[in-house]
This record gives sequence, C-alpha cells and structure tokens, in this order.
Amino acid sequence: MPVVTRIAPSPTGDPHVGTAYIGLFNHALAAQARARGEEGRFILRIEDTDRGRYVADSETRIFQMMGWLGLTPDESPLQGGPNGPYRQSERTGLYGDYARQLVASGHAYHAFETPEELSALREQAQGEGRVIAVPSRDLDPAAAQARVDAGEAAVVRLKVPREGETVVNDSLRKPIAFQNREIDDKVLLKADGFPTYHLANVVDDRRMEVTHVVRAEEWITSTPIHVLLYRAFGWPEPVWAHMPLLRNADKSKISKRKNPTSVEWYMDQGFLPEAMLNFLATMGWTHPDGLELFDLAEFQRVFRLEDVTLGGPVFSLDKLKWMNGKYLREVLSEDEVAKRLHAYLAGQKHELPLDKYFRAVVRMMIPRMDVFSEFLEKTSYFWSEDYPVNEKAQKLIEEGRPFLGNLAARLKNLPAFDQATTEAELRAFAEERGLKPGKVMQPLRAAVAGTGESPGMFEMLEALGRERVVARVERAARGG
RNA sequence: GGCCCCAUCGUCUAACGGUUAGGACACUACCCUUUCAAGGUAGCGAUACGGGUUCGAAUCCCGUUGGGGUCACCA
Repeated sequence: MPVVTRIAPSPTGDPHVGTAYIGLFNHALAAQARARGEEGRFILRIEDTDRGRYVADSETRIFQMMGWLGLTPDESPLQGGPNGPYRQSERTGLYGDYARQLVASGHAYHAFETPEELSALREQAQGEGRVIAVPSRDLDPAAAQARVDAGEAAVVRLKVPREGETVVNDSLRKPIAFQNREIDDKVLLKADGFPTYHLANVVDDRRMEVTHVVRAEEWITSTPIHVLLYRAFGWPEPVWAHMPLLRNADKSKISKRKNPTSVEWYMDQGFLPEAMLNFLATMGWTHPDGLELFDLAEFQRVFRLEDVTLGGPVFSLDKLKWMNGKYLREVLSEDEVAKRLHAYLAGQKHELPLDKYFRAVVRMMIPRMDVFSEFLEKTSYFWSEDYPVNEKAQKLIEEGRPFLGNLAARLKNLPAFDQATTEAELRAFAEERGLKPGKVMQPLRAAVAGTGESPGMFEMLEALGRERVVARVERAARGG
C-alpha cells in the first residue's frame, strides 16, 4: 500500500517548531513505506492562499529548517515533482473549477452576504446557541448564477446537510461523530477567487495522491468539513491522524510569547539537529525499548502511529538542552563536535582556527556545555589576554599574592609543561610552603582564568601553554 | 458559552485487568574531586474525583471536575 504524506505550512512567519514536529512523523511514515519496498513519498506543499498574511522569505526559511533537520521532502516547490506546482498560489485556477463543480452538483452554493451581514447573523446565531444559517443557501441556483454572471461579488459555500452526522475516523482515536446541524456552511472559495484552506487542502491532497493526513489536533474540528468535501467529490478519504499539540508550560498551545517557537532560534543557539529531532520524537511517543537517545533511522525503524500518546506534551527546553548535551558527550565524536562547533562559530561571525588548540579547548568544554552558544561565554580566557576577572577571582588572587611571583618563576623554569610535570611541581610547591594544594591552585586558577569555574587545572595549563600561563601569573602577582 | 479532544510524579512518559505503579528531565543529598561541570549512588515525587463492571481496575463503562482545541471570505 502506497503511503503519501505531506506537510502544508503557510508562509506567514518564522519556521515553526510545530511544522518540524509534524514533519518528522510524516517524513517517517513515507520512509517506512519505502523501507518495506512500497511506494512512499513525503510532500511539502506551501499553502499561501492568504495574501494578507504572506511573508516573502518565509518559504525559503521553511526549506532551510527542513534541510537542517534532515527531513527533506520528496516533492516540494524546491525540487518539484509529478503533481506540482506545490504552491497553492500557483494553482488558483484549479480550485475555481472544483468549486463550480460542487455548485453544479448541488453540494455548494453561491452566497452574497457582506461581512457586516454575516457578523450580525453570527451574533444572533450564537445567542441562540446554533450554527449560522446563511440566507443565500435558499436562493434559486439559477438566479444566484445570474447574479454571479452579472458580476456581483460572491463566495462559494459548502452546503452542509441539515440532518444526520458526519463521522471522523481518526486512527488514533475512537470514531468522532459530529452532528451536521452543528457544522456551518464553510466558505470554499473567497470573493477574491482564492480558495480557503478547506477546499484547497482537500483538492490538493487528492491531486497529489495523499493517502495519510497526519496533522495537529487543532484540525480535528474541521475534519468533518473535509470528510464532507471528499464525499461531495466522490473521492475516498485518506487515513486521518491528529497528533497532539505541543504545549507551553501552562498547557496552552505552544506560542511565541511563552516559548521559542522558531526553529531558527534553536539553530542560533547551537542546538544539534539530531538532538532536536530526537527530542521532538519523544513528544507523544516513546521508544518501545525505553531508549532515550536514538537517531532518525532508528525512529523510522520502530515508530508506529498507534503508539502515539494523546496528552498534550509540554515542550521542555530543559530536557532538550540535556539531550543536546548528551549528544555532545555520548553520541558525537570529539572530532565531530569540534568541526560542528567551528562551523557554528563561523556562522556566528566568530572565526577561530580549527587547530590543535581549539580542539583542546573543545575537549575540555564538552562536559561543560549543553549547547554551542555557551562555548564562547565560558571560554573567553582561552582566546584573549583581556578576559574578565570576577570579584571572587580577584579575592583569590590577592590571597595568593605572597607566592604567585615565586610560582610564576617556578613554572617558567620547568623542563616541560605537560600535565604530569605541572601537577608534580604544584604539589611540591604547596608542600614546601606548608599549604594544601587547593590553596595554591585556587589563586592560580583565578589568575589564569579570571573565574573559579574552569576545566581541570592541569589540562587547562597544558592547553594554554607556558607562555600565556607565566605571563598571566606574573601579571597577577604584580597586582595587574 | 456550543461542539470536539484529552487526563499516571512539577515535566516527558512505561504499564496494554494481577508490578512494592518503572524510567528520564528538573530538584535534593552523598560519592568522585583542585574549582565548575560531567559521571555514579540515593532520595523526593503520580494513577484528578465519584460511581459502577470484575475474584481483581491506572487500565473497561458512566458521571463530575480539570485542561486543551475550535467556532473567519486565517491556515
């Protein structure tokens, strides 16, 4: 059985984490079909029928997001495909024909109410606790057609049956029955000739041979409209599956105000796409073996739609960060982390040479950061002699002032400057003065790093090198 | 408010009629340790409530409560 899935984002702003989330599942379903040796395609279609909310660069940024995550579609406006175009604004002629087809078959009608009339009607209907009744519905079709032909502005509305019920068979839930009398006559074609979501979505899914509609839960209530449309056209329904909505901490639908929702933010912060994907996969789904860390291929191997959990998952930045740190420490190699971090920094306009020194600093920082954006702020003293010295460090330096000068001299004359040598020397130095090693190391750390938070003393000294270290300690001894 | 969906630790979740209700994040303590982390160990912490069904219910049914979504010529 072929599996054709899609995501249908609107280019109205930042590339949204919810699009990535839904994309992950759609992408996986198509990949699974291919792995079984069956037809599987994942389509990205741009739903840009609302010219009022259109944002010019939004589409490109959606492609970038999907590419970054490795959820590249098989068909899209970018790479094309057999059932294009994949931008609804380039398909407008099509929808008018389908709308007219429904008018001709009696499943839809032309309506002439103005927005003002409609809001009055709506207010009245709501007061009476019922759905809006559109007067144009009862117009004689021929008369209505004549008005349209004469150039009068009109929309096309779906003629929802007054009786009976429409059942949505969501594959994650029990059948959901909607009373037809509670469904209003949705606009299918706007006065500007553009289709609404409902029409465009159904027509395109049909023409693009979509078999599985996996989308967010917020669409459940409009699904009966879509079911009615499929029936009106005489088309078989796709499989429906409504995924839970990602939530803010207060359980409301995830929003910009309460969470970073733009995937670009996560890119800027230096999250890894692998970690992002892994984390998203755990929103509403768990690996059957309880694995916390798994890659996209593994997800595709074991994911099953029926294992999706329906409670709305709260998007936890804490857990994402933890997971990203886990990838840095346990999944990627040190070399890979260095390369990725280097590329990240270059993208942030911080060109650093990808050399032995950089790699040494990265090695020390891997257990000390969760995301790349933390790297520079925690390692300033590795890159400049003009590093900040905090208050606590200043105090420690003063405590160490009596011996820092001597210590500098000792370090300067060491036969080597590797970890073993500096450690032995430091311990000896402390013992000679009747000090605990810590009493020497703390001021030394403060002098060399300007902070009490640093990697291990001796690997840090070795990485910095004798020259830097001695100069810094001498400077601290002088009180500079 | 009408309609619809949902309901296990603070959060993500396991359990698919029989477990001392398990794991992970966060938090706390301890260990490791030259600091900060990382890592290890332990602790804290949940079946929303009320009725059924059943020998037995987190699990099935009903109700209540709570949360969420949706009610546009936006998607």
